[in-house]
Amino acid sequence: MSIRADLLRGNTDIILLARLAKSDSYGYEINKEILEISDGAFEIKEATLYTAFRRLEKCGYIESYWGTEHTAARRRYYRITPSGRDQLEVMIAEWEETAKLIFRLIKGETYHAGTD
Amino acid sequence: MSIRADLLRGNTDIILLARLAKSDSYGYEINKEILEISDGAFEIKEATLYTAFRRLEKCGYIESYWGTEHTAARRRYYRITPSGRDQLEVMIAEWEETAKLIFRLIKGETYHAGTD
DNA sequence: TTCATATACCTCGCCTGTCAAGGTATATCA
DNA sequence: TGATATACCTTGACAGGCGAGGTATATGAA
Repeated sequence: MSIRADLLRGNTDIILLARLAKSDSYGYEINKEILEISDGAFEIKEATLYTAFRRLEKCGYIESYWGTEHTAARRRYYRITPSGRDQLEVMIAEWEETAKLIFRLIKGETYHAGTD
Repeated sequence: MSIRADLLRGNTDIILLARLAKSDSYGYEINKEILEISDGAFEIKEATLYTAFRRLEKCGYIESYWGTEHTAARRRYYRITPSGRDQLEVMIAEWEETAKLIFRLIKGETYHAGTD
């Protein structure tokens, strides 16, 4: 099942921060990873991705630097900042709250996904 | 915790359809219900609400009729259509898939909310 | 009577995130 | 020489959310 953009909207930032919390990475790689993890269901389009990087950098949640590897094309790496880690925690708590609420609203019960 | 608009974006329609699947209702009432269920964390703003009703009606997922009660202000009731029920099922499946995916992306594990 | 409040509906225009479409540049391999 | 993969970026259009503004009626208090 392919996932509608609107359902992902507002989740781009948290996904990127969560990924960068594990290790520094660059746009092209992150994009491929997400596609793979989601079995092709979800893709952050390039325009969206780079817009998000700019936004996060402007907020001070991430920093960037150019890779020095001798690769086909230069890579711009992103690093999460301490402030970004704090923000990520807030966003995760917020997301969990939201997911529970939506589930309650649409199912009238508590969410028990992952038990399948 | 108050919920950001972007996290709800794309969820307005499913929430309204799910509510109408239980019984006919009208905007003002639905809005109050949602506020209550979410403990004030989430509110579909009026402009958003009526825009959504128009959109859903245009898609043939809901129908409307004027209430005949003698109340302060007239009520416009909404009724879910068979097509709307079908669509709701699709949306719920889609939402569950999306929630699982996001959880996997941000936590690197399966979502087990509701077990707290 | 007059005014505030609650009920209940609606629209306009701005804001913001997504993304199609377009662009640049380099290394590799046929 | 050209195709393909890697890797970055920007512009403009689009769509949903929503602040601000509007309408109208019933009720109860001043």
